[in-house]
Amino acid sequence: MVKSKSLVIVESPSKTKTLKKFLGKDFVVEASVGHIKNLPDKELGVEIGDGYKPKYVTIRGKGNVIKKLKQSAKKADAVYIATDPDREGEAIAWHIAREIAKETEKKPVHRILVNEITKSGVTAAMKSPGAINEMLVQSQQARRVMDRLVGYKVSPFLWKTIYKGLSAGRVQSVALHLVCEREREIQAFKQREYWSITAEFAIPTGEQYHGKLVKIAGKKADIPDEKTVGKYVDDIRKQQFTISDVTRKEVKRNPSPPFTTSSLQQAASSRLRFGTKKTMRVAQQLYEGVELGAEGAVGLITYMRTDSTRIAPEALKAASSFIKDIYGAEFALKSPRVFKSKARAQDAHEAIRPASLENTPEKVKPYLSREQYALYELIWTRFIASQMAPAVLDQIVVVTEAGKYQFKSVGSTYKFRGYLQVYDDFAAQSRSEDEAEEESLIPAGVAKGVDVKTSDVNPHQHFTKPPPRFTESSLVKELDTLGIGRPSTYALIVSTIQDRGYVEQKDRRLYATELGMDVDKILQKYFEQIFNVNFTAEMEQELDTIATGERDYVKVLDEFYRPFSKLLESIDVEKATLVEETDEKCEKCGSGMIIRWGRNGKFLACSKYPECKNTKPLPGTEPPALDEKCPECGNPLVIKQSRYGQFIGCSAYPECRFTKPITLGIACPKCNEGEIVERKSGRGRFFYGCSKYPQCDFVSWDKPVPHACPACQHPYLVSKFTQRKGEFLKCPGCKKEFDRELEPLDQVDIAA
DNA sequence: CAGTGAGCGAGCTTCCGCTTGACTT
Repeated sequence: MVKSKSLVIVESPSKTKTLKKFLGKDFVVEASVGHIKNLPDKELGVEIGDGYKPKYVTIRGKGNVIKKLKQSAKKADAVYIATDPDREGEAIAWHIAREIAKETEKKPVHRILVNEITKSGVTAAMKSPGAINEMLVQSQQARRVMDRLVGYKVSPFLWKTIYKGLSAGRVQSVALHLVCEREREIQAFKQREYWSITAEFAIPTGEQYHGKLVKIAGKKADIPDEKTVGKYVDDIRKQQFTISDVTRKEVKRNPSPPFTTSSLQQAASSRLRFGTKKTMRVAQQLYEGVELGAEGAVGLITYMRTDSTRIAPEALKAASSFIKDIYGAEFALKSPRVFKSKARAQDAHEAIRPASLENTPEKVKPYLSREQYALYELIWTRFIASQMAPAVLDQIVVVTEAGKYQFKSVGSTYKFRGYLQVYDDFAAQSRSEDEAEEESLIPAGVAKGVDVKTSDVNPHQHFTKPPPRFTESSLVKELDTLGIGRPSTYALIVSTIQDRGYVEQKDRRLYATELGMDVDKILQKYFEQIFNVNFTAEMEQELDTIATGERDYVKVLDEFYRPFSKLLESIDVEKATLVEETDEKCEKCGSGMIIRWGRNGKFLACSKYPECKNTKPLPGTEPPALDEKCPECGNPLVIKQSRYGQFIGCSAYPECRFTKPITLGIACPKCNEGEIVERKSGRGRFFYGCSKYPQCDFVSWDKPVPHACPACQHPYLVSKFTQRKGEFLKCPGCKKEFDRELEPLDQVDIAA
């Protein structure tokens, strides 16, 4: 008879390996792989009249996970549910406990809270097993139900008033609103001209320093135009200047905290030009583990979806001795630096940091792809720097005056570079434009009371700038500070609003589309009290009252849903429908025509619908004519849209019915006669075949791109996508892989 | 995994949050 073991259940499969190592032979560790139950997709799934009772179904694909958990639970002598120590984790624990209830009737089922996947973190958690916190579960359920009610009640409102398939939600609609608001600010922005004046001053030795005019007659210098600045410059040139004040002080700069999901996405965006999705994909690879020669797969970083800057004591200790060894004692801190996490952090995981300081970036570099290495080094240096001594600057501020004019000069030199030696975030920290002072070197002879001569006095023209459009990562940062969305969803939010066609990306900047602006307009008009930046914060407070037992699940939901459903009922959909009047007349019935939204953009429709169903394209939105003429009638060809995708047709349709598919400008590699065309299969997936079908049956799933292979000169490459590598190019001939800039992809990555 | 398709104005859509996978040309 084999001695029976205890079962430990976690969320992430990658954690199981690490945990097994800490727990030893007497434990079996399994993963739930996230949530296992959810509300059904196809229906509301909430019994509003019956205490907002949710209907839970097994998530597609999780049937086998549950089966496995049940089997393991049956064999075990005790079960420890170690899902994440936060609201969602508690709910997952509750669902698991219910699923394995039969198998665990006569044995203990514990809930344990593991805050750090370290030996001491796990041991401590195992020493104080508890029960599932039902009230915390209730608060998660309230969150889930509220999101469902908002999403599944408001989205259909958009289908009726704009067109079907659109979506709205507590998070995505606020993200959209932020982008639209910024767009409106930019549109309304009026550029204003202003001027500044700089001067070069010379002390008696002839040495010079640079100053900036800051005050005129005791007031902040504010120079609106060229005429005014000219007068000042002339006047200043006549003045006799004296140094009126010199202040020397020591300034300390502290490093940024170690990464959270949000700050990692920002840093990877600005330093490595990674999009949010790419950052998360590569971080996941580092977390799951990379083959390090003989050692096998080793997880290089802690969990990458976190809102905390907390660091495990073991890691702090290791960082301190690493810094002493490598950089010297003067770079280390006497006691660890503690960073405040943001106010509403759930703090279930540590900050993102290297899992072990034995794996220095240099040591593991040969085993990593370029992208993995770049991100690992970023995480590494940010963490090490966060526990290093502050940088110390000697700063000197000089005030030079004559009459009503006051100039300021700031010079600073490093006395001690401290953490900047490792991770230079200084520029990023002092990026607030207004405060940015021009720094310059000040000669040693500068002292109070010294008379100076002005040489160059120069005016500079400036214009005020509109606020910048969001990038993926600056939008995430904004959502993060507002407490909207979670680390696991940041990258998704950004892609949802793009997938819906609400927002587009140009040069890494987010632009609201016309559709996005319309959707935002209508949501703000009718649901302003839900889709604003405070709603989530207020919801969180309500959820807290459920978690502490102060208030009841039904009460909280009632308070939200009653006014919400009243609002829904009060809306006159007919009136709310988004239409624009036009001068156009319907040629079928003579009524006026209006502009409506459709799946493929705006179009003209008869205002007498449904009696008259006449429609026509909106003038100016007809597809642009191609250079090519129709071989049958000589009229220009145009790109047309059908339910199978785009194709080329004659602009004289329906008189001329000539059509042909769009070709990619690549000859068919099989018959060399046809060209490759993009088609859509019955399942809606694109594939690529020969235009000479069925004479030639060449097909491929991969999209060919017209680039000869840099390695073997094969006439084209194909674009591929995998979870591990993202989008990349592959040569069908020599099978070599390249990134989008045609740089060869690392071989290590391919092996992994 | 295919031979057409010319609208939108009717065929079922949509939320947020937790986690990874793969029928394979």
